[in-house]
Amino acid sequence: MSTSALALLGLLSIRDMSGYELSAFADKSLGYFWPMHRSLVYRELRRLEDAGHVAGTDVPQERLPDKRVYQLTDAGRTRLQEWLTAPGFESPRYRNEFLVKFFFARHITPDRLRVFLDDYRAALEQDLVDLDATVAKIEGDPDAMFGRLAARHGVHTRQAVLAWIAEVEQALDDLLPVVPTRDDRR
Amino acid sequence: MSTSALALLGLLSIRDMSGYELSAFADKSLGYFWPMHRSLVYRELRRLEDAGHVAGTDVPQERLPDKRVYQLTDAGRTRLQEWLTAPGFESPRYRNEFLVKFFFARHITPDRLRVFLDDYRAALEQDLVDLDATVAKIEGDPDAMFGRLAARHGVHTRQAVLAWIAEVEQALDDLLPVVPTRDDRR
DNA sequence: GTTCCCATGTAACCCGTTACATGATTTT
DNA sequence: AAAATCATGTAACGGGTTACATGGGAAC
Repeated sequence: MSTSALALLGLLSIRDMSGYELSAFADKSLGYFWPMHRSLVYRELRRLEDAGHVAGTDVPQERLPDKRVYQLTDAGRTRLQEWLTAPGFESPRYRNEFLVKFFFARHITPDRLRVFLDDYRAALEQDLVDLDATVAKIEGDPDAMFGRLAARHGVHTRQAVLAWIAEVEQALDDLLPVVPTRDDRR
Repeated sequence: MSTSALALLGLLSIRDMSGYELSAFADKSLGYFWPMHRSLVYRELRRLEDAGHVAGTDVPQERLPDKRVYQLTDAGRTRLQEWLTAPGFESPRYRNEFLVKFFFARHITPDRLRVFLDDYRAALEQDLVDLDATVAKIEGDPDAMFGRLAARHGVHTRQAVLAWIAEVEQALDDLLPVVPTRDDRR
């Protein structure tokens, strides 16, 4: 049983939702550390229903396509509980194409590398804006404590990478001092 | 063309290698931010050869299975260069099952949660040991500067997560002060 | 009044993972 | 002498991504 499926059980333990709602909800909560495409959500829901971990009910809607709303079954709740209390966890999966390019940076000109670093920093700063907004929105809600702390995880790591960028730029400066161009002096 | 394939071109720009060697080399270099299973390496090498980006030569060996050693072709070197100089990069993919469980921690007892945090910390500390060893081994080698800095990326993020754990434990202490048990007082 | 966005989903592809194979060498 | 490790790979499965479909409402 995949982590994505178990994550869906977790979300359904909060409230009943349709696939679309689950996907949207996941985007704004688990999205930073467990992204799930809508397609995956739908497929896993089908499987979870086949396995009896969730029960779906078709709900007709006016002006909107009919939807299928899912709720946890007792079996599903039990399975969720098993997973959460079982010790251990898979080691984090991390893939960073930026770092792969960076690793081979001797094939890149220094100025291009600095642009890469700037782009990377910009992406991180955007992440931080989003994460801070998430944290702020649930500040003070005691029910959301773990969600807020999970977002704080993202904040910590992004800030660490910003510090890393500074370290890299320092190393580059030491190696290849920036010579002022005519434009810079103007 | 997948990032893994391009990463292999990058590794082959260092020196000619067989699939097995590439896999071992990748494990100790790109492994922290772009893991590649051996199987994947072999399949991508086949494709790269079909596409003319690498050329393979069978090398018979005594007491060891024959191997196929690959070298970059001109086309491959060009493709690598294109990739490295093209602006932009895919956004980092991050999946952390620990955080998913943590997100649903209201279903876990506080003591179990503390065990989870301890396990997470232990894994991070092991990462740091490995990363520090990597950094130390190539310290001072100017050719390995980017590799060293990439490893430093890992160091920064792991340390940030350790700081996060401390923040979480503080939050838990504030919420549910640990009551000393008979054993603790003994 | 086109064009974009919302709300709902299905289908196909492919990268990444896990399992399988094999014979020599080293370790217990 | 059995078991683990090394050095080389192939094959199959499945989770995750991308592409496709649809019809109403909102925006420009």
